Amino acid sequence: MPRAAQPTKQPTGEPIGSVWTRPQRPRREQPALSRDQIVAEAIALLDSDGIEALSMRKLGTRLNAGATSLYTHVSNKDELIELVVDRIYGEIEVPRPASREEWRAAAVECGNNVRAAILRHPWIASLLGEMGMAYLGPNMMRLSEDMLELFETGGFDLERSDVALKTVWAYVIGMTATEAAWLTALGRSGQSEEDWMERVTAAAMQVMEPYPRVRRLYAQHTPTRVDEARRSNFDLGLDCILDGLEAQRGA
Amino acid sequence: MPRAAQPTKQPTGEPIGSVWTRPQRPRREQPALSRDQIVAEAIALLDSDGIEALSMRKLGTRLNAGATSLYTHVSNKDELIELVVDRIYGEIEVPRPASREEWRAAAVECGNNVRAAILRHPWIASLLGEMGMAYLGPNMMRLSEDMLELFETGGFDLERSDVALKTVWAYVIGMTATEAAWLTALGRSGQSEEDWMERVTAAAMQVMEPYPRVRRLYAQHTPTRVDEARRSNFDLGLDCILDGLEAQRGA
DNA sequence: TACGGTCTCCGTACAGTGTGCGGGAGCGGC
DNA sequence: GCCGCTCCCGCACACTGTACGGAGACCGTA
Repeated sequence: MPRAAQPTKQPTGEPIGSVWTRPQRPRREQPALSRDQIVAEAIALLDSDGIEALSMRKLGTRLNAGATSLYTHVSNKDELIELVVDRIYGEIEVPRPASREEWRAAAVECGNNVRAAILRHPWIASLLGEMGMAYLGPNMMRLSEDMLELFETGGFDLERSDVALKTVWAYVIGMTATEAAWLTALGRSGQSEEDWMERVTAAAMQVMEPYPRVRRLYAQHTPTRVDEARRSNFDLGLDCILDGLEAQRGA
Repeated sequence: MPRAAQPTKQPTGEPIGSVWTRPQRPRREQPALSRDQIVAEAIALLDSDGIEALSMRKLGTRLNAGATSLYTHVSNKDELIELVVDRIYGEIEVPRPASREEWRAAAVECGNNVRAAILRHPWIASLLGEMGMAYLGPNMMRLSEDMLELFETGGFDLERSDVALKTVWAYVIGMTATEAAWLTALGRSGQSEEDWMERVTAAAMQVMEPYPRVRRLYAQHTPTRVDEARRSNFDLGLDCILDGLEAQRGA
């Protein structure tokens, strides 16, 4: 997988995240391309062929357009990616707890929604590390606002809600990105999870030889229902974190 | 930032992570290049010029070698990256708690060590999403083992230690990768954190207009000592998680 | 009707990428 | 001397992001 580079970027003095502040150029009638369409097709391409398949040329072709036509609507590939990520964030629903007591259930549901969105688009794992939280994207904003509201209804003050948001978010992102990366690698090797387990056990055992705890843990893995195991693992950790948050919230 | 691609990878049927299972080719006398040297130089290049600057040609030049010479010691750029990441993991120390009561302090220290390693090499944030936990690298193995031991001395059984490890790891990775990405973006724009805050406030305020909680949070950010704020933020979340873990551990 | 201006679209070109291939140089053993 | 093995490398190929300049379509105005 080539990870191409170009002459190292110079400091521009331009503010970061300017995609969100610069207004979209106004248009007359219906041109053949639109920013929305481009973003949508990029996501389709990413979903079907993965991160390495996203190139301006391929994207252009899928839109019956030349590669450089895209630059009329999107100033950069980086900018395109920012838009793509924010659009995925737009898929995430944050439930509104009806009462103070429901905040925990709502938080769990929210976490699972984030996880589901990432696993629907596993390629996003490769992008999160370059973008952090895409600080200014409108959907990221909405997400933050809604999650803050969730915690506030749960009895946290704004400051603590902020901590809660960051903690839960970091956990969910960290956990699920790892999961997505694993699934992507698996997909590339063209094997099922069980296949891989079986195939690699001998080698893995050898590598783990000096590490008794890791070895024991690996050995007692039941090889069935690996996906449900991942899900329950996720929920376990999330529960832990919510316990901790509740304790810090106080009465 | 080009994110190049090439003909989509075909399923190989080869097991994943084969770098760690395939033995290094045996050598005679002292060749000019070695795998260790290549990895070390790659890290130096990454540290000084960032992820986009890492190309086989540039790396070869820095080693007074042709680009393709590297392929004698490293089968792939991807493999090189796996090696690089695992070497960074090798910088992380896991303290051994002397008594059951010390596990918490040890866990906090460990988390901060991971954070420090990532912030020393911020480019790693872009790679974590493609590698998850680099499952089989020797240093990742050692880390897992040592952290499991840490939690076991803290009174967790192996199963719970596993949950604890995964939870803490996901949090630390998620939190710090976000932080690193932010710092990298800042570095690229050539501004200090305070500069940026000042410069972008107007635009940011406009974007955040519909989101009162986010706005309030942003407004009460004291613009001084942002780095310490991040650190204490990190510790707060980590504390929360350890609270939760302790509660689930039981007596 | 004619004309300048603006917006879209695209062909071409450039510098840079990962890496397959074949060849050459130095070495150990027969 | 020769074979085979290891290491290094130049070349070539297919592919990348994107700067640039031009072509065509549409607009409001003269």
